[in-house]
Amino acid sequence: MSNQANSPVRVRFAPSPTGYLHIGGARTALFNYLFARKHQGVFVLRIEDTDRGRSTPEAVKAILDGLRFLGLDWDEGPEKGGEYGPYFQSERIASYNRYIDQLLARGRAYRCFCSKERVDRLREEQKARKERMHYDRKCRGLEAGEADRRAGAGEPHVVRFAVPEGRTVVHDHIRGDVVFEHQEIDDFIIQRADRTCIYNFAVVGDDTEMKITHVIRGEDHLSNTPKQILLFRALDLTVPEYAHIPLILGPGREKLSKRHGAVSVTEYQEKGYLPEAMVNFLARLGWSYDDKQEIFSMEELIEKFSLEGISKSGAMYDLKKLNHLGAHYIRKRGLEEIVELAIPHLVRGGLLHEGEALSGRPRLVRMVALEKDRIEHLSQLADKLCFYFQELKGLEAPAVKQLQSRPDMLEKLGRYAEALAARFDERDPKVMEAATRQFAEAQKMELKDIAQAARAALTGRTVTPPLFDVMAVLGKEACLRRLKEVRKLLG
RNA sequence: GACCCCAUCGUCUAGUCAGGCCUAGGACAUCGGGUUUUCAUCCCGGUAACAGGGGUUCAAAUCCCCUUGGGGUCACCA
Repeated sequence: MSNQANSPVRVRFAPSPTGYLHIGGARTALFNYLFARKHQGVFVLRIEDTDRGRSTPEAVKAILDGLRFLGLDWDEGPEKGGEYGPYFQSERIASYNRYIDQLLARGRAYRCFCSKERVDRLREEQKARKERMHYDRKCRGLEAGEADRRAGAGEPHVVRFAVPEGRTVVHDHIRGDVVFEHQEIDDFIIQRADRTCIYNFAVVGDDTEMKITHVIRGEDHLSNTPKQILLFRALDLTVPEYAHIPLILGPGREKLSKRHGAVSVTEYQEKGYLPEAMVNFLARLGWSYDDKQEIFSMEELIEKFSLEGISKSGAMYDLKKLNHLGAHYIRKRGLEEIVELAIPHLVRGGLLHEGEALSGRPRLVRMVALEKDRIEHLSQLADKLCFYFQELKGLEAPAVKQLQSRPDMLEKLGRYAEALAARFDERDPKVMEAATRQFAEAQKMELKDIAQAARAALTGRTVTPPLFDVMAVLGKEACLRRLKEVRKLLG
């Protein structure tokens, strides 16, 4: 394989901007980033936008935003520049025609004048005969002089690579040696009729000029690799090292697609998953360190990452696990930070208006404090906190059931409200707790019975943070009113 | 269809390269219990896997072969 042990590590993430940054791409980017940081190398971002039809500026933005959100800052690339730019493939492919000429001159590539129609027909026939679909190399035998003359005369043609006899071995850091017989490889097109070059060729040019030492990419590129190696060799260029990482699968082990729910980083970002949760989740999807550690900070990942730790088989992504990590990292963050991050979600949820957050801040902090350890992502807050902001419009079914658990429950709540009226302190939940315990004892009720009923009346739910904490934040006035008027909601 | 890759609990995986320490470990999920005003946290415990078949060997989850299953690639897309 190549001998680049002495060159500084340079890796790249090379997405094509045809949509959002999806989970799989994000993980590929992460692995590249980790590898670069681990080896004090350089992480290059290159946008492969040569498919003019499908590439969009919006997609470029989505990719950059997604990477930024995850904290995968690139050293060279869009908005950053660098020594080996430009970093948009569309701006560099023109310069690759000299490589094409070199190949032509060496007889390693040839002009093919076959029409698309003829090639299509060929393919149809081969398909009908159940043969391997190959270009028949008709133009390979053309004399170079004649080919040049016809090309010079303006006859439309493409350039094909003349695949030699033999075999190519891909030395893959994850898969070991993978052998491809050249008979299986078509004389593939490297330059289109419009003189622009094809992906497999552009990659070779780009990776060479950007001095990429390690290509870490999805396994879907494995069968492209021998073609690229062939090109590197024909051009006397250094072949980079390879690591093809397994794909991420959807439930059912099919290829992950939009049908499987949120697959773009943006969607998770909007739901309010913390970036460190996403990073930890992505990292452990197809990579492991040992049989002990599941929680990794970015710093630890950089320290502990290795290509050897990447597994060979495809990984199904599991939302449950993401949720677990999401909850973990929210608990781990500071309260003030979470409040800050939560505000946009509360605004979007209609609980706050821009600007309102400031005046109500102390109370908001108390609310978030109660929910912080109970959520997996920030947008859950909008639902969890709504009963503080809005009058109850109804009760959840279990809450109704709770209130009807005994015939005199509403009456009890009325009395409870009176008992509470005398002893309520919005700064100290213990006061309400003491009052409630006393009330329960006097009424010969279990604490939990009156507490659960009160919870239902106050919040419309049976599941909330500790009741007396909720009361303190909800406030005396609202608490008493809701306890007395819950009858109206039962209709 | 051809070529290539892959195969341990439901899921992510450790163990496989250097065969015995594996009556296969952890995490998520799930089930049960403890703490508790509900939930969450926390603690304790349970269910659950080496795809199948042949070899090699004193010994195989680990090595070899076959089968099966899954995935990827076969464009003037990237």
